Amino acid sequence: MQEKRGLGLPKTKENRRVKRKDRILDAAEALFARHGFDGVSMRMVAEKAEVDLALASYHFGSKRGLFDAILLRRAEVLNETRLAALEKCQLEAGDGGPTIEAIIDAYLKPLLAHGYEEDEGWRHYFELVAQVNNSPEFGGQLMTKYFDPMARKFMDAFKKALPGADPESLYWSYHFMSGALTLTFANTGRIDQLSDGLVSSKNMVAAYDRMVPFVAAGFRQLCEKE
Amino acid sequence: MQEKRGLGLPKTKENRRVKRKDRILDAAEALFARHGFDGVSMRMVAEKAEVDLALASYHFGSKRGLFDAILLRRAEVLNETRLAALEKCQLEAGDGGPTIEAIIDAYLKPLLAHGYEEDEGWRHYFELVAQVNNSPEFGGQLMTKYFDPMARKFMDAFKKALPGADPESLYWSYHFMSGALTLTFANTGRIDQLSDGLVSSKNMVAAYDRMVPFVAAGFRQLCEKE
DNA sequence: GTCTATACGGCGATAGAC
DNA sequence: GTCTATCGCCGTATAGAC
Repeated sequence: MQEKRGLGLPKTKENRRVKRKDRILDAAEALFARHGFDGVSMRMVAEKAEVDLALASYHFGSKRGLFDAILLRRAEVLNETRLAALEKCQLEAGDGGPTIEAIIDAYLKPLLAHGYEEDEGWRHYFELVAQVNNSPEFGGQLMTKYFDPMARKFMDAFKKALPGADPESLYWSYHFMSGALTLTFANTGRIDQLSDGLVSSKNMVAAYDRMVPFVAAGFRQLCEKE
Repeated sequence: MQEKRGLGLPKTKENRRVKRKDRILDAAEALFARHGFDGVSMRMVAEKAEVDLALASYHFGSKRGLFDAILLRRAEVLNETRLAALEKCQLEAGDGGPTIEAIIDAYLKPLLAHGYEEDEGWRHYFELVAQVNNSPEFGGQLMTKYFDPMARKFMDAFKKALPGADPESLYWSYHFMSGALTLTFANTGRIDQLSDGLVSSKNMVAAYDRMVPFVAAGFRQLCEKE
């Protein structure tokens, strides 16, 4: 049974537990993650959030405003968590500085925090970021806006850990890592099909365990002075 | 000046040089590459191709039919070129089989063939594939349909080159390579901004030169029995 | 904050003339 | 193969009542 809402109607536990504005964000996040910006209409969002059509425009100004709010909401959390992990491994490493593996770990592990396995919100968010990252229309602008200040701190750490490395190789290495990471979290199910079900794209822990050594070896090969 | 077309109108050199059906494919490829499937309308396609609105539906049945035709057109060429490169390096290698580097090279180098630098059609195509690859809606289905038979032959080659490797690690390694590759060819301009202009995302030769050793080192680290 | 109603244009697809 | 014309639906956004 679909619950009724409206002026003067009883505020159910469900309606009070998650506020309408957040319900809109969650519903839109799930829809944008699957269909992309242009594949989603405000009507779809309103229906999924069980909220009136006009409400999303009221809260976020426009469809694009809603999209940006979704990207920003979790970017702030993710950036803080990553930078905290970076600082922690830098403190623990002391004078020599952290290893490549430790830096990559600080970059990747936060994606599995925040209850990735349990919280579909974060899973939707990473699917969305995968699409934004690979979009010629949005990728350059939005990834820069939401993630570059964090990414630059990681680039500094990589530079210190790989003294004398060709800077261009460092940036390409970071880019390859970003591509591998976002496709892995894009959750397209393609690896399941290619492997005839041997590998599950849902098993992010298995992917993470392999991504750290894979990427670290790439960085070393390309950037390490022997 | 916009040239007139129509029944009985003079067939200009331009109109004969590229047939209308191909003009539709080229125009739609460019638009889908930038805006994605849902970000493009049949009206935009018709205008860019300078053909009538009804013509795209006539030739391809529907918008989705046009989209699939675009993916198929160059997938056939790319798959053939990649498989020819794979067979060539296998023949040259003899009994021991090719190295990881040679296999990866056979996978990556064909993207730079077909006149990548000169032919914007191929550049658009790779931008489109990057988005499809990372789409939860289309990625699993379409990448499997258009690229898996080719990909499975490469997986076989990797298995032979890395005897005793954990199969799951092999598939994840392939997946990381695919993510790094498609983001690199997505042409979002993000690496330009992150590097303050030091690195150009247009310089695909520089990217290719680094992607082969980066990915090969990852494969070895993860899959090589010492 | 929320809802009703609606403006106004763009959408994919097709029927039928030529 | 190509073009004209059109159908019916859906898109975003907003004005104004409550």
